[in-house]
Amino acid sequence: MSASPVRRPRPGIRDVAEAAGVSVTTVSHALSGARAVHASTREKVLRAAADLGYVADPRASGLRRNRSFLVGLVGDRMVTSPHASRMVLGAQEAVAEHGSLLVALDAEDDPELEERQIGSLLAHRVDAVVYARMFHQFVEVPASLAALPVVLLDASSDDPAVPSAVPDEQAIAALMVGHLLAQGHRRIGMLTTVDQTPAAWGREQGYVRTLADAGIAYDDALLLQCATDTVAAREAALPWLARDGRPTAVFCFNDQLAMGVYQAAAAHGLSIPRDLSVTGVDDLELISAALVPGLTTAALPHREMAGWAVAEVMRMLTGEASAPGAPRQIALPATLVERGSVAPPAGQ
Amino acid sequence: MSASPVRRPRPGIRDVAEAAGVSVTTVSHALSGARAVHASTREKVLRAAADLGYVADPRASGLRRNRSFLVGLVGDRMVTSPHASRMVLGAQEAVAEHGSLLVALDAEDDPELEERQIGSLLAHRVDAVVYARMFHQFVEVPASLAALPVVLLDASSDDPAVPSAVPDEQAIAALMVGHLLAQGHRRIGMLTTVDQTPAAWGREQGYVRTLADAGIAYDDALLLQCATDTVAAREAALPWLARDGRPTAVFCFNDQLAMGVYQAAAAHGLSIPRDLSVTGVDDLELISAALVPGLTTAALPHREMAGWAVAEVMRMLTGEASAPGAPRQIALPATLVERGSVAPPAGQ
DNA sequence: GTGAAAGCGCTAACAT
DNA sequence: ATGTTAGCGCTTTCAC
Repeated sequence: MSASPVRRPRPGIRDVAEAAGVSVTTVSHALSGARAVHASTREKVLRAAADLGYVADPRASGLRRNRSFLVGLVGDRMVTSPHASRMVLGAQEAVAEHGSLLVALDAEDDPELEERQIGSLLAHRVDAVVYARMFHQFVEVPASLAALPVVLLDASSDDPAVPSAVPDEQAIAALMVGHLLAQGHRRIGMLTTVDQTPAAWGREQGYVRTLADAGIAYDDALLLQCATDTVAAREAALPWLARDGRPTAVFCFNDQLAMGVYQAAAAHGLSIPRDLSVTGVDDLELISAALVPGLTTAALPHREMAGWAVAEVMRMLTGEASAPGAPRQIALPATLVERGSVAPPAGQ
Repeated sequence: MSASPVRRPRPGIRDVAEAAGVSVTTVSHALSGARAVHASTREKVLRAAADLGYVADPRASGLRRNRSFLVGLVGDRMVTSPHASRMVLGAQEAVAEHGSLLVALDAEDDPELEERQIGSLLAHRVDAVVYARMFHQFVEVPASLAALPVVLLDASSDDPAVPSAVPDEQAIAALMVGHLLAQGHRRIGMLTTVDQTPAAWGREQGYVRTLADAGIAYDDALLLQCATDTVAAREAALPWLARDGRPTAVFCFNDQLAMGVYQAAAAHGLSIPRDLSVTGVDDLELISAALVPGLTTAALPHREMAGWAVAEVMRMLTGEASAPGAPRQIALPATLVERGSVAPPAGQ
């Protein structure tokens, strides 16, 4: 009664050829479109292939065409960082569209491990590599990757020949600070990181410029730096929020720092958003949706950045020219995610 | 002056053979150990291979041996979930030890996407698959994976023939409740999830049993359920912590729920750990290290589970027998991570 | 202990 | 428009 338990080997191109009554060459071309095939023949081939559930063996095809249909994604904390997830998803999706497979490796912040992983990717003859960082920063492409198409993700290189996809840091600041301005805030503080990265520079610059554009003079006392974790943010914000001319709203570098500001505000009996408006960046739901009230923040275009990076690296691989004048470096905009941490200032 | 810019093609086995003055057959055997090779010959071959930086092309070798040197890791939220990261790392590491490459795919909780991804893995002829869930739960192995060695990770099957690696849920409860008991607590509550999964059952059962073993009668009012997010935990804990016979310590199902308990405690002016001790499970540093005080929690053996799963699936692949009597299903213990959220009860 | 040659499943000349 | 065949880079008979 039951189906035969025999494990049938996967059908090969010969099985399809036989079933369709043509040569393997014709099957190959009918499926790849590499040369013209009579419509009726193609029809037969496609049907036979579908019936048999034929899928070309990438090892054989790759051996011949010198491809692996594998795209590597290497990064410092590609998997462990919450920021990473959407990048991996975006890359995964884009790679799948090309019929390839994404191999995402997490180097855990260990340069030696990273070098070994690049070695694995090379050993497996990956077609291309997307080289990512968890926070927008400057990097050099490892020499070991010199032979492959490489695109940077959430990272910039001083070599303009290396394509890269990053968030538009200035626009992030403009988005969040603009949102606070629109609510009527004038004393808007920024809690930023001490890290010297394009992410920090860009957001700080955007903060200053957006205020200036609104006719608000820069006030040194409203820009505060701390290490990039919640504990440091809380400690930095504690005295800051106790001062007389304290800000009525704080634009935080990221959600983790915003959480520290929540804690400091609570310690002072300040109610968010009544007494203090707070914004984050990143939209880590584990934090932004869990805080009370929910944190208004910016969702970074991680998914889109990764999609673009993969598309670009595939263009390099296939030698296909990008649209004339298309930039090789792209800065994508973030999206405002409103929850409940922003309201007009108390005085209004 | 500078090195030639010519892109030298990767050396093949013939290059090694030529350099070593032997046949390709001998090179192959010297490198694989598949048959005896004179020591001095092997020496020559190894040196030549190393000099040339030769690494066998997995496509060619795999084509011949019907392997791909690819191991798939599929899961509902393999990348997006913070729980996942350590599993991916453990799997990555273990797979690398076998000279293979881990292909981790995130199905984003979408069964259709998952099926497509399994299709990709099959198309690329992965050697084996680790099928994972983010929370320990029951699953059926997808029929599409029937032809491959499959091991479950953080999931159980009713089919005892399918090997699986899970956390020891009862032991987690024993660890955390035992820790609270050791501090002198007697009225220990549990805030658990409404989800019906082995993770929930096991921890609840472990909670009840550990209390019973300590001679404490089960009190229905001390076991509270809510949805698995911080907001729900806060709302559930709010009235619970206002009651007269409120617990002096709460064992939470995970860190997210613990965060909700922190919020509810703060709303009631209860100080942690002075008025209330709290423990979590998962050790999501984004939360556990960020809360004030730091959250005492359990680190799940994700990394070890993944390592075991990969080792097991490779054993299946190579047909190597596991140690006689070695279990095909394994439950690994968690580790206590002490921060600052536990202290003796106030009355002490 | 070593080598020659067939063949893994495809693709792409080179036929016709 | 279609077919024959060489060969991608390995592993593994088979022969010595």
